[in-house]
Amino acid sequence: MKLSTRSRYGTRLMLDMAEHYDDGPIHLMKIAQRQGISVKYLEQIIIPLKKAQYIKSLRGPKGGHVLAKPPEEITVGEIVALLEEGDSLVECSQNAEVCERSSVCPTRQVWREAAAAMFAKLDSVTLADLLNRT
Amino acid sequence: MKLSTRSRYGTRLMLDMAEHYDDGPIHLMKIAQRQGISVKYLEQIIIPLKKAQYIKSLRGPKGGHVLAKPPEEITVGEIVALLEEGDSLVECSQNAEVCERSSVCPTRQVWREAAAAMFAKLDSVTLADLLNRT
DNA sequence: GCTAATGTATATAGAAACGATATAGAATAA
DNA sequence: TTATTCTATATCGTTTCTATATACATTAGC
Repeated sequence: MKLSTRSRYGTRLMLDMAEHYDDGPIHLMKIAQRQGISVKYLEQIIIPLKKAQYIKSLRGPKGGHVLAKPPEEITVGEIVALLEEGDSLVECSQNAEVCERSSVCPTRQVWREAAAAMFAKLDSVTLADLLNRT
Repeated sequence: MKLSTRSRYGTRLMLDMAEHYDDGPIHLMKIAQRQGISVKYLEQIIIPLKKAQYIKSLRGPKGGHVLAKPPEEITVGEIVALLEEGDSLVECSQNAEVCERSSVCPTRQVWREAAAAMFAKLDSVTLADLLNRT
């Protein structure tokens, strides 16, 4: 039930970009160095973030990546839900059909409530909030 | 970030035992059949639950397993924390030394808050509550 | 005491996910 | 045109997950 490095690294990636929001396009290489994460791995993690339009990219010399929205408008919950593929703790929350017991399972509801509590907290924190904390 | 089958099966195991709390020692085999889970796998999952004194067992003929406490006194949060090895979402919540950035990491605090919100919900639900819901 | 019924312990193993790296290609500013 | 940067795919070793198998220990009931 631990968070994967995908969402943890992804959040740090986004936070690093938020920190340099006004500096124009940033090289992934720079972020990788600052955060101590492999560039190659970040290149994978950034893909869904770009698809979901959280990040815009420019190729070529002077290229790089920029947040598509100001840090105030991006929550940690969004990032985690994106990179963990959904905001649930169990598969059957989203797809009831993966388990025949879904309709009568008393535990299923608890997992949904727990996930909701968790994401309510995560959704209440923006990248800007995180920056202000430091 | 999904819950493992350990905590999910473990919770169903405990709930099944709660349901038959007054029937004396229950065979794992029975629970396995009712819940559609392999006996051998349940035998593994039950070990930490016994060590943590949630379950008492009797060997030999007429043996079986019983809850060591009434269902009102066992929360889902306890079971999950036990079987997921801790009530945190990231390793560094418990052991700061696994990451040199722990002391200054702005995301670490968020993961702690999210885990706290999640377990507050899980801790508020007892096995008895779950039984009453059905 | 024996014996059958039950739980206990340990080892093994296939499958899937995780974490990371490598290679080749496409776009573009200068 | 070229150097720089992002993009797309493939690969790969490790770990964790899930499950099964085998051998052993305990004990109620005869």
